[in-house]
Amino acid sequence: MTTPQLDKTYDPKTVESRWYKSWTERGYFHASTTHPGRPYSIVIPPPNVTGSLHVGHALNHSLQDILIRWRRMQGRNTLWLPGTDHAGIATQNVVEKQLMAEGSSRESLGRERFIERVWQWKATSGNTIVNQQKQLGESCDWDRLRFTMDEGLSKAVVEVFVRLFEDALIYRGERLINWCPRCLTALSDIEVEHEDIKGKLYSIEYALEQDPSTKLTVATTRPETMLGDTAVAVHPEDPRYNRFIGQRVRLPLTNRTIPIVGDAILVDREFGTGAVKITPAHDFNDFEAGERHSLNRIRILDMHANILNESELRLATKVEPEIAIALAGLPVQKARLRIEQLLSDHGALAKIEPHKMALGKCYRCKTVVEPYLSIQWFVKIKPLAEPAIKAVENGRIRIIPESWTNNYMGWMRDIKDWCISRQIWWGHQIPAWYCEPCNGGFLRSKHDNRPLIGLDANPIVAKSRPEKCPQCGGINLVQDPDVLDTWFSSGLWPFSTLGWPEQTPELKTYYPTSTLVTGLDILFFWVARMIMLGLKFMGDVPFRDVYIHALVRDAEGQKMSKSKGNVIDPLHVMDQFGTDALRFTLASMASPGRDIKLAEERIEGYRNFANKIWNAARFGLMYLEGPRAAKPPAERSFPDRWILSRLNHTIEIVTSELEAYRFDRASSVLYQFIWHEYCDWYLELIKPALQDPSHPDGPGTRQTLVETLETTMRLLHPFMPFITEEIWQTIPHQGDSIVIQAYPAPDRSRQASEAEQLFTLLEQTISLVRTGRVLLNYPPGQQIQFYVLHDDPSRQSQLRHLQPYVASLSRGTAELTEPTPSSATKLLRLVTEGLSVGIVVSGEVDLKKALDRIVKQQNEQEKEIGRLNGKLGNQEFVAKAPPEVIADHHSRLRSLRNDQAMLASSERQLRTLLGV
RNA sequence: GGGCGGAUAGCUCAGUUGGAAGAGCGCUGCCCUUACAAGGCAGAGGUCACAGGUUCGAUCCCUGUUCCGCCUACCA
Repeated sequence: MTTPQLDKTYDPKTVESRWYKSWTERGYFHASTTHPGRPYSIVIPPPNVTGSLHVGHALNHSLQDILIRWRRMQGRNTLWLPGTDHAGIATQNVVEKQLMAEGSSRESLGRERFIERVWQWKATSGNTIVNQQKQLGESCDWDRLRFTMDEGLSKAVVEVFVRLFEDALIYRGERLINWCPRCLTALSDIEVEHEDIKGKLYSIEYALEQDPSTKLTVATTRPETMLGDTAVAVHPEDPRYNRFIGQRVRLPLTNRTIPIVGDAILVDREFGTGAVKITPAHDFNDFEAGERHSLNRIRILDMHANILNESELRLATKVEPEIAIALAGLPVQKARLRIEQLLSDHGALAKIEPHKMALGKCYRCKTVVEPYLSIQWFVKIKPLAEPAIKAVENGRIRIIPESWTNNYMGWMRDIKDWCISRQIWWGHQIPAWYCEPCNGGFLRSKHDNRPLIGLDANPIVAKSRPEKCPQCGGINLVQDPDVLDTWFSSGLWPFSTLGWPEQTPELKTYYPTSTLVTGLDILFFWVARMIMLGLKFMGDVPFRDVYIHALVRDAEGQKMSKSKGNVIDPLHVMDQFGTDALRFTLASMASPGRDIKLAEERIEGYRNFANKIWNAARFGLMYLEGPRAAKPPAERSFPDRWILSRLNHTIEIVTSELEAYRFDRASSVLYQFIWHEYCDWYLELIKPALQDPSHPDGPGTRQTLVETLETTMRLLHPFMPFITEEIWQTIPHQGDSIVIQAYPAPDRSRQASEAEQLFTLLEQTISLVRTGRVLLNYPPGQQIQFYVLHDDPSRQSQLRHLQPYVASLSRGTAELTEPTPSSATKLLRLVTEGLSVGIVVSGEVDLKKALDRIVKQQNEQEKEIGRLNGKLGNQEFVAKAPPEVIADHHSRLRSLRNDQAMLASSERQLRTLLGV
């Protein structure tokens, strides 16, 4: 038999690509509906097709791969369905930027050619992330790769839209929506990010029409919108103002008067002046107040968030001509300053105070969003939300960690209608058509030539373009130019990817999926919508468990971002430390409810772990020659019984932690077992048995060595797929690949509590001998002589049995007979358990000398500490020295004190030993 | 404004029916011992944020305070 050779250090690069190729070629990741196992399925949160793998993906995907590989090994019928998201606005922005660099633009290309261009882009660059996922070792069923704009998925989108429309759950309406003036599209409420800023609160005086000497002072953070005011509101029970209700005020800078209305909902008497201007076209509250009081909506901003041009502005607001000239076309920010000046010039500005406020920004381009009055499509959400709340309440869906359940509930109970139309080109175009003649023809947008379809137009919603108008039979049908929110299609992901609306075997087998693994940031965007739409269209929840993991931040806890330059690139890390190291790091840090602060040193640490495993395998292979005897565990040697018992324990814990989604604890148990039990103790304990060809334990131990290593590789495989496969293939094994082997299951016959107890005694003893060795400064390589005693006679006989192990692990010789303490023999006593270890001090070790050295060292440190204390106590020095010098002194002082404490403890022990 | 989470070793974090404070990294000392120096052994280091309360006993349970995150919200 020839022993296979492994290199001294583990080189991930050569190993990883080789095995991944082999796995996919042999189709291990492909799911079959005819597989006999109980289904276990996960759909991947589809990354943006524009994306490349960042560390957040790496975490998300590593955890899913651990679950999938684990369940696959358990014999389940596993499917991990991969795919990408067309990411409407994000993708459109990417391609638009490209066009801009070429001196072209979306508008000059036109809609059709632009969309072609995006598809072209997708064909060339859209696979980047998929290839990176493979590098991470993800065991996805790549044969089932889906894209949200695939034919099948688009069919599902249309089906859902039409059915929701038929159920009157989709409607078209003119509403105030969040508008991004850069992307030129509507956004849903959750696509707006809020940021606290320091703004100003302006108090403006509006004069009463009938009595101009009486002023009503209103407070606002947005004075520029005052031109669009159509009323002023006061609280109906406010004695300061309620007598004015029904009267009118003159709107400064204009030739308009507006009514004073009473509104208890809008007005908080305590805030500001107690009077509020109402601008229904530019503020969400005011919009609703406008509805209540049947007020006009005067729009003063265009789609770019600039003030209207002069003639439009004059027409809409009746503003003074010179004011119109001064303001026309200005961006809001500039308009605000301008208005401030104008109001002040006209004596209408009472005061300006600083004021904290939240500013809404577009989640894609960070542009400040504007409330904007426009016609959009909405999903009536309450009827969908109710079953989705129940599903979590009654436990059909479990959110892990549970603490997020409240968040989910709160949001779902308070949910608002979902604006689903977007004024962009890349996405699923809304399946609604309008007969142009029946609607009297449409104007076209000057900006991008889209038809401007009024609210009174009658949409024909259908799965495909209608042949002709059902009303007039005409064929001049215009499709609604808007596309659907990206999250509309991803909301169908768990069933659209399985073939819905067709009743496919996949749908039957894998829906509902088992677990959804996702970050918190898309709980509302995505998870909530999947639950609502899954319940509506499949009649069942889309998944049983939702595991929510944390955000990955940098070592300082900052959000990683390209502009900050603190991004850890997983590809770079994989290249440097190996994929397994990265995966294990992420798993080990996935504690629930806490963000992950990732530093490269951590990954380096687990790279070392991989190397440790590698060398343990090398060690095993070195000593494999010779017979192996597969005796029952109970008949094996003490170290064998012990390690098998520990292995069994580890299997139990890893399995139960995985069931609880505690990836961190599962990793830590594996780490602990492999490094500190298997390597540090077991391999050391069995060296004598392996190195002596005639040792009676040889055959049994060789068997245990292989058995334990092989089982451990299977246990670890979901976490570190590459190194485990490489090692597993090299050691004796049965089967083609570790990927499809059974996951280790606990086995009671391996439990050996007597061996574990014995081990504890052994560990204590060896630890004592080693401590004594260091304390006495025994010369390296020199054998140490010792004897061990125990007050308890039964323990004493156990110790007799352990003597050879103690001797071997502490490079010493053991006295088996009762020692006769001579002047050269000293005793260290362990207080607990009555255990004592005696060390025979040989001539070359001079205890007095050791003590002298310690005392000398201590004195020098004492002086150094004194010096530093003096310096730091010196006010002049502290005042003059740069902070880093002071900090350095402090840290030096701290470390000196640590050393001091350590030396003192050594000194104490030595003095006891010497009896001085 | 409301809600949630966190505060434990120098750093990052574990720590569930309350019962003698743990890991990794870093640090100190010794050691290139035949698997591994990406290693081994030994060690130092803690008022478990603060103040009360319950208890024989609190890092853990309760109340309050401070600081830090996150989510959410229309206070103009």
